[in-house]
Amino acid sequence: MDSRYDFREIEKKWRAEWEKNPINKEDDVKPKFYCLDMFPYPSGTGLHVGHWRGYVLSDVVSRYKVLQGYQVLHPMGWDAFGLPAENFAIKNNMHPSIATANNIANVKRQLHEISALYDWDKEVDTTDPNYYKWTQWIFVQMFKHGLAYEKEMPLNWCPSCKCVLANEEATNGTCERCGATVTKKNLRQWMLKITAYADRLLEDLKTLDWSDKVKKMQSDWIGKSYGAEVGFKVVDSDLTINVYTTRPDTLHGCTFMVLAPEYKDVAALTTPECKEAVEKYCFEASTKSSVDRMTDKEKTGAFTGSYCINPVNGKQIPIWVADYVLADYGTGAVMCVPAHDERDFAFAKKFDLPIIQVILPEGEEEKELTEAYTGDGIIINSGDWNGMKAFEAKEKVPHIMEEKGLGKKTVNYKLRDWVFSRQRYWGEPIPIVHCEHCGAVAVPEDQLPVLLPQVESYKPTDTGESPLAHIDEWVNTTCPKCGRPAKRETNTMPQWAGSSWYFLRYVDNHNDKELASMDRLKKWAPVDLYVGGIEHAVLHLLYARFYTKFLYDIGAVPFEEPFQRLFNQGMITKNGGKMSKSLGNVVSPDDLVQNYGCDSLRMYELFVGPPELDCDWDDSGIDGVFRFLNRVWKLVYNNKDLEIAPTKDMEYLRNKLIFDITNRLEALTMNTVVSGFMEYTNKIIDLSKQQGGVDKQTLETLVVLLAPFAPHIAEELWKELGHQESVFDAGWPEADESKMVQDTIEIALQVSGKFRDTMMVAADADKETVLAKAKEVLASRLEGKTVVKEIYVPGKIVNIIAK
RNA sequence: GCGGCUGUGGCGGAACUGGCAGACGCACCAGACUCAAAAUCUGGCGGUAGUGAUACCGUGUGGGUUCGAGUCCCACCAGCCGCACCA
Repeated sequence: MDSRYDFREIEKKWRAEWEKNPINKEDDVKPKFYCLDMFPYPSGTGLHVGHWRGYVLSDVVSRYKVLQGYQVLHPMGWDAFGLPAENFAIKNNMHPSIATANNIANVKRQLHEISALYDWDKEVDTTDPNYYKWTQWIFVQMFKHGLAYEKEMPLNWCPSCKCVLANEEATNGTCERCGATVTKKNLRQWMLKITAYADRLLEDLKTLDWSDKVKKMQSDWIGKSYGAEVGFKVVDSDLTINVYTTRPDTLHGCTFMVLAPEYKDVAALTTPECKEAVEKYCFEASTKSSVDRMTDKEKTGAFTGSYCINPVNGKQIPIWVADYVLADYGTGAVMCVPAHDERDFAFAKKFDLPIIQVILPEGEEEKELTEAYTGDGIIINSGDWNGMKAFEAKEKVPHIMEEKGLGKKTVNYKLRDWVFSRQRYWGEPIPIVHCEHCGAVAVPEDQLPVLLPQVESYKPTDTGESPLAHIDEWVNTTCPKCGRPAKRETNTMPQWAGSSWYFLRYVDNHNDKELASMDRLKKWAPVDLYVGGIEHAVLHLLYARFYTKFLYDIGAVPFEEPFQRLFNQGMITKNGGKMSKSLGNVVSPDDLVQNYGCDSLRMYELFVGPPELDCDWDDSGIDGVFRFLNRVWKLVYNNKDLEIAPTKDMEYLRNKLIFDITNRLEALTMNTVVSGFMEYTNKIIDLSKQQGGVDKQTLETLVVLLAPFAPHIAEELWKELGHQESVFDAGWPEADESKMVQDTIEIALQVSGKFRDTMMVAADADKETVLAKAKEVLASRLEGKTVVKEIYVPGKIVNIIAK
């Protein structure tokens, strides 16, 4: 090799070499480390520099772990079912599997250019029948355990994707995938009872090494609240209305009741005089879009003509219907305390209903309220509850109610069951057969997978019927239970199905007896570090946790939480916008690899900014990293044959380098790792000029530390330094802290808090000596003043307060 | 509306538990090398005043705590993100 840094030659050479002799092999003597990237959807656009950011980060950690002596599992695969492939197929009249295969080939080529440690033997593809066999198997287990069930109800329907959406996919009333406004449609759908796991999904968040942000997003989404259920008897009727409230302390202030328009007893509760108005109101509410219903703050409603009795004071209160009450949260009925709830206050003002204050802020007089008061205070106007502290009463009242048989303590969740079927072609068929006599029957496990049939038209319909429904020879089958004619379920699973458990399959991807063997799972899983974008915080990450907990419960996996540590890398934008084909602002890594090399791009991806924050892409900065690698090349190349003993100063730099790089790498503050490399390399070069060269140990340390980041150049320089084996066999160096102390240190000098000068002192100098020297240095500034106070922070600063 | 994050030169960003703000890099300027250019190397690079050493100002705004604040506390402003009538 010549003295020029020929990255093309070097990278080509080592990529080929590593493919022949992988640097990371399974070796059970070593501890394990499972480092996982969120697997990509193999899109036609390919990968952009934003994808690389996460992949490079996880690869750096993987290589670091190899150097530390771990056996590392760092796999890659394809989340390949889903709408884009299907839409592409419809447009180009080709089968989605072909488009998918093409895209996988292209993305795989790009991934090779990162030179990540991926072990391609472990590859998984969610559209492979050998894979989705187990996606279906899990569904069958859920069905058998009563966690998969059918239900007809109004669902979020995306008119553009032409399929139903899960609640998690329809936040803000828009489709998570395409942004279209979601409408409601009454359909029979398969549901997964994720709510059965609500409490565990919430509680176990505490055990995870995830960012507070994602944990909070999940716990808010699960939305646990504590309160009471209270029964209100309806006047002149056998009916009782149960309400859920988190503020039972305000019960005496309840002056009316509101039901959701969909509440089951609305018709029965409506008097003949009010019938017309209530029916009209309920009809209007049903046609209102879910967005309007969520965002219209202006209150509307209708009086049913009926009254019920407040159980704590016997007062009769009117029953209204209003669409600000949600049918599927709590009981669908709300006790209204206008004095202490903003929504109830607005409603009472609008319809002129009585407002009774029952909580008085401490130290205030009772006066007419201009807005609802929701804080703590003293209870008033509440019979024998008077004088209690409101927030204490909140805890006590449910027990009082329970003793009197008027209600009970209860909890509620915002989380809803998961709408699991989709009316599209390119997904896993739901392995269920509908039989007139036996109902819904699971396809026997030995008949899995239920293969996705070839179909002439993949086109979705507007009716909520799956394209599969038209393939009679596929739909018509026999009931596995009774053998009579039956029909297959024609809906497919959502794209989340395959991604909810893929991390389990990597550890044992060729297993045809089980989704993964217990031994392999125990060896590798759970994932030690999971790297991906934050956009899946309440989607994939919640679903995967749910799946894992279920599989744990049925004894299929030996742990409850799939991802111990989660790292969410920030998005890379271009000119402030998300990179997308339609905006034409996609920056492909391909040209950059061509012009600067993989190593430069890897380091630049990390250098652009703090990895957890979004950042805007700018090509020009890569020059700096490229120049740095050239400097390293030259430094090592020019000094490798010199016989120089390590000097004290160089030993200091070398050990500080190890110390800083290791700490920053552990903290995943990768941008500061790169700047640290530059800083120390500059210092080493300067020192080398002063002392006429660099010792070999320092060069070797630099090269080994650099290996996870710029593996090709490191491997090449390692060879140049005379080693036969790979740099990844070198072991990660440890800093010798005894070498990191200096004889003399620089102290900053302040006069009255203002920085004035610096001075060098012996590192072990005592306070008196330092202060005496400081006053000497600052003599001219202290002239004519009296010293009031002297402060010395050892090793850092002297501050002399003088007047 | 509620909750969270962020705010530092022309730009991306450093600054660990309060202790020399602007590390490192980009861009820019000057010099060396060169017939010339590129590459490379050397130096400069927050603002204002001054020939100058130097002085004063400076981390979104206003206040506070402290010998000392980018860092801690209070109030506010701006931007981004999440949730959004969850009783």
